[in-house]
Amino acid sequence: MQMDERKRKILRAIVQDYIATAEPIGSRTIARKFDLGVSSATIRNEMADLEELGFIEQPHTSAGRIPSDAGYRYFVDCLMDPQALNAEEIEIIERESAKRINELQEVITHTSKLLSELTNLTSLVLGPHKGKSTFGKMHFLPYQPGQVIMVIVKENGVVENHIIDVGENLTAEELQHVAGVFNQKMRGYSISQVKRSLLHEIYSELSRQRLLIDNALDMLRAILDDNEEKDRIYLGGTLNMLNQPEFRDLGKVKTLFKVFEENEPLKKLITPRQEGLNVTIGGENILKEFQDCSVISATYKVNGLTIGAVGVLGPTRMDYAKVIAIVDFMTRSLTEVLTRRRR
Amino acid sequence: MQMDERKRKILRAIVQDYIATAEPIGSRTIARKFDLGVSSATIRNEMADLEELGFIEQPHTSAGRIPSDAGYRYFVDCLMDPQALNAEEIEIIERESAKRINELQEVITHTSKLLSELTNLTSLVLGPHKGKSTFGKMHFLPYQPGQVIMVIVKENGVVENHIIDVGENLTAEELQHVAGVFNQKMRGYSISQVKRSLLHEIYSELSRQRLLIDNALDMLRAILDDNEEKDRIYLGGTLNMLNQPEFRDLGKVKTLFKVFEENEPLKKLITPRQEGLNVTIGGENILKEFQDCSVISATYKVNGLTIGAVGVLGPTRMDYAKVIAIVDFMTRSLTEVLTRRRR
DNA sequence: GTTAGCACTCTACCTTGATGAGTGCTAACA
DNA sequence: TGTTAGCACTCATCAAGGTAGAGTGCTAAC
Repeated sequence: MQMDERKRKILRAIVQDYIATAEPIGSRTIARKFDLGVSSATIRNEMADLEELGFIEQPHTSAGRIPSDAGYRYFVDCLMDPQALNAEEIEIIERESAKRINELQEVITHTSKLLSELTNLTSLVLGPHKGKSTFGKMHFLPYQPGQVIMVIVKENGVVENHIIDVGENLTAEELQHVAGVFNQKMRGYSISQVKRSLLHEIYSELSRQRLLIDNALDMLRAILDDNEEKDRIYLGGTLNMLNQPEFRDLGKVKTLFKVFEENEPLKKLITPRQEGLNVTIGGENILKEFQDCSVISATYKVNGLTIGAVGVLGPTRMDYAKVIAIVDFMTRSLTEVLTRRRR
Repeated sequence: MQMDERKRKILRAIVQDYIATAEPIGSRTIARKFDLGVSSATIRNEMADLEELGFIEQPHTSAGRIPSDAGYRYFVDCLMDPQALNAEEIEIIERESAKRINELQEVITHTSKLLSELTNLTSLVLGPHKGKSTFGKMHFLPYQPGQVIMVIVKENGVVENHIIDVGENLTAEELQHVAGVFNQKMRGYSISQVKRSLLHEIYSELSRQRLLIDNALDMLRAILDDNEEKDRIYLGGTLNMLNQPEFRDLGKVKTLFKVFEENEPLKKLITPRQEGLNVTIGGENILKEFQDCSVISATYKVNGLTIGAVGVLGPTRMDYAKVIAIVDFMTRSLTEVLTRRRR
């Protein structure tokens, strides 16, 4: 059996109606609502075919049909009219991205908020890789007696500051000397690459400032450790899920929100399988908690380099055309904002 | 009508049973479960009195009784046996607080997590006041060509770093000079206190580095601005609320979680009306969203100075004795950890 | 190939009745 | 005078039964 134009029209009608109403739709209703020029009986026959093809299914014998995962997939790939954002939406996004926000984190939380507001769904933003955290440069600044501010510039440009204890009162010269040795020996190394031999060198050159070095190394271990990655994911509009009829059941809400509290699964969810825009529908998701959900995600770039991803999570029954348009526009906007910022 | 010993015993029984089961309890069940030495009929009469006194109420005619807000209040004030933590709980808290965590924020998120885990309720932690954000000291460090790292030490000891643009390539001496002037003129001032006259002084002394100064002042405005206050509140264990039978209704969950997304109401909720431990029961809460909830909160100190508060939010039907003990212990532990840290 | 008609199916919803927990009241008891 | 047993009454909950409505598949006619 093959798909023909009429079958396509009917499938499109079913998907669109179900997206709008969340109710199964029957042949009679289709005939009434959509002007297909054929009677409900004909539609009924076609629907039987569509069911055999696996594109629609019946929740129970005498309910209407709803799209299956495969039906949504066919809809997204072949039936959907690409949609443009309306003027209002474009204006909102442009107004937001016109704000010159300096902190990367703020750009990301803004993006996340905007995405969830525009789609009425949950947004996910994967912040930029911190890159391989390798040592760039270190400075010491005076703080309290017995403590100094250690400023670390990583090779990727990220700057952090931390306060560490130093035993005796060191002079500015001694501090500068210590920093100098670190800067000379460690540049370009990640903490795991710091070999014992290197440590030996540092210790032997700076035997007097043992406490300072120990504390500094401890701190470096914490800073350069790769599990900084942990807070790279940002969530927005989780409450929107509660408005979706598919989450009227408290049990589902609980499992959903439990996953929201963890980072790893969400990261998996949003990390796209390929550059550009990805649509993952229902059971295509690996996580069983999200088998009733779809994810639209896309990568964003800085200076032509893919560094992160944004996405929208919603029930399988979501307005794909619209959400895809929004996610697409947002990634472009984000790419632009970030590129401008890092000029 | 007066409370007598028997009425007190019965009220205590009702409150304790309701806390444990979340079901209304009737006279017969009380007579069976609690050995009060009188028959159910007598208890029935006493319960009629307790209802008249406003301490208990009936959800509907033939259900048992449940405590009213006033009943809980009387229980907390007069009937409750003060409870100590069990060994396991103490050990968990002590183990956690033994970890020497340097970042203040981490101490707070840890506290929040611990509180919600021990109580199975939602925890609220109000981070320390940043204090009046006044300028302490400034340093410049080299970064990229045309950019420098500006390190700001506020008078309260908080250190921040930001990258700012500087026009031409300035020498280290020039940078140091600029920082020197700032440090000399601005120490102890909040940004709103920086008068035009002071700005004039700075500009006239540093006329050559106009771009640097403009950018630095912009950044200072952002850093020292008081609305930093906004992210002072930390929430933990919000999901625990979903396990409470009183939140089996999705509508309630929605309004609750909506409030969780805002900061101001939560701050109001947790800010104690007086030093030390506070118990706010049901309708005593100002926020209508929390009229079915109680809050146990307490202030914590650093070096004898009250700087923040921790609290637990749960349904009115919560185990007051236990939660109070936990909150009390946690604030002491937190006070100790923070004092040790800032020694 | 399309359509009208019909028997059939199944859910959602309402009604009904039984059950059980709980109450208030009264009268008897110590 | 306080306590208790007994009884009639109330009300929520739950299961059983019945109905309406939406939808289907099949058949026969167009």
